[in-house]
Amino acid sequence: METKYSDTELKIRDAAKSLFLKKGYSATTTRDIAQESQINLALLNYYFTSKRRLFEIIMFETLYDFLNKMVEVYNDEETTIREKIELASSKYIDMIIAEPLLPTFILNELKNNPTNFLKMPTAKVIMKSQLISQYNDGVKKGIYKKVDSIHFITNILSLIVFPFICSPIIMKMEKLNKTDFNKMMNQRKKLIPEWIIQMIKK
Amino acid sequence: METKYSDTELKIRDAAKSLFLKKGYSATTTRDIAQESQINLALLNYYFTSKRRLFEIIMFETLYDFLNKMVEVYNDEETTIREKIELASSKYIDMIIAEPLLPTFILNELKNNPTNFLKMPTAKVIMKSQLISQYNDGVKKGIYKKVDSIHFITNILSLIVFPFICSPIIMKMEKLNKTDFNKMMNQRKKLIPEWIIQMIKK
DNA sequence: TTTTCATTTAATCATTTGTTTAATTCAATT
DNA sequence: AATTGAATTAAACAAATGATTAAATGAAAA
Repeated sequence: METKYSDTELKIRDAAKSLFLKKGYSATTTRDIAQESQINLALLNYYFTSKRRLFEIIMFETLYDFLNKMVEVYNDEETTIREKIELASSKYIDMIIAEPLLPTFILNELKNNPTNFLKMPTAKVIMKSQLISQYNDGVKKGIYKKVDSIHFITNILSLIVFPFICSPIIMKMEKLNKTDFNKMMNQRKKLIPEWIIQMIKK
Repeated sequence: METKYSDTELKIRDAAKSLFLKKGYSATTTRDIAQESQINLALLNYYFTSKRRLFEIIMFETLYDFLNKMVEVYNDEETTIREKIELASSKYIDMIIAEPLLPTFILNELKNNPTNFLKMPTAKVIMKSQLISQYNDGVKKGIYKKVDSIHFITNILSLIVFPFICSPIIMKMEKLNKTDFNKMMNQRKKLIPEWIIQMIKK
């Protein structure tokens, strides 16, 4: 058991992350965080200097964890392209079901400050991943249609992530509750790889 | 020329919409709006009672316009399924290129207050549109795979809208500027219909 | 011209909010 | 037991923010 952070520091981190994810930076007040984490207001500044700094720490960690989980799938040397997409669909959907506010949060705060993303060591790795070179090989060999790989990777992410972002709309339109919606997303674990393969095949 | 709104009222509306789209509700102050629209701070409350009310008016109008533009494509009686998807891709992509902050704004504020969406008369119409029944017919006839139509409509929207939402990431990864990115999106106008048709074909 | 009413303005109010201060508690060290 | 330094607390501060007020302006109606 690591004791990297003190108990109170952890409590602040957790509360802050939860609130920032739910309401975003501006709508979250330091008093919100203090109350949620059951600590004295001054301790926030004692441990993290300022609200902005606290946010940036949370933001960095969240982004870092997220990107790491993303990339590890793409870089497996053993698996085929299909297996990678299957793994990605399955893992990402599980990941986002566990923390459904993550995508909107990341995309939002990245819109305000895209530089944060560049700082991430893993960010640039995606386009140089095993998955991309496997796809490009397929294109060269004439197995796949000649379409730029950025579309390929964008499509995978779109089909996986976007439904979560517009889940309120989907749920309203189809009169689904959260469980129903998650079922729908679990169906997509198998559907998305099929779709993607069909999309790139000649 | 309609004179529905006074000059100042219009100035406030425009500034407010621009700022709300860019920074969201909480990060936009009434003084921001006053400055941007070059009006006296008190006029905001004089015309719109409160910041919250101003926001809700803007939100409603924006959502209303957006959904209307969406639905009109889906309900054309004359066109084939393929033509509808071509039209949707082309029109939506043009629409979002013209106002790129729209999707994130709508999805964001809908997350906070999904009820707004239900109030829209057009919202429920989508799932009963011509496009959906054409798709369901195709499934019955055995031309298309048997997959629930919610996936079909979700996929179309995902492939069109999501790239805009994560445009900062795409641009960083591929070192694109805004013009390059828009070129990429214009390519997708032709690609998306192909992809979608391939996805549903047996 | 005078009156009337909507519009606009500068100033102010009452909260909220991020942050700091100074005092207190607590645990470990001497 | 006394000391030290970190952790915690209540209180307060200064700036920001949404909203209001009362006076001033201007244009149309009488």
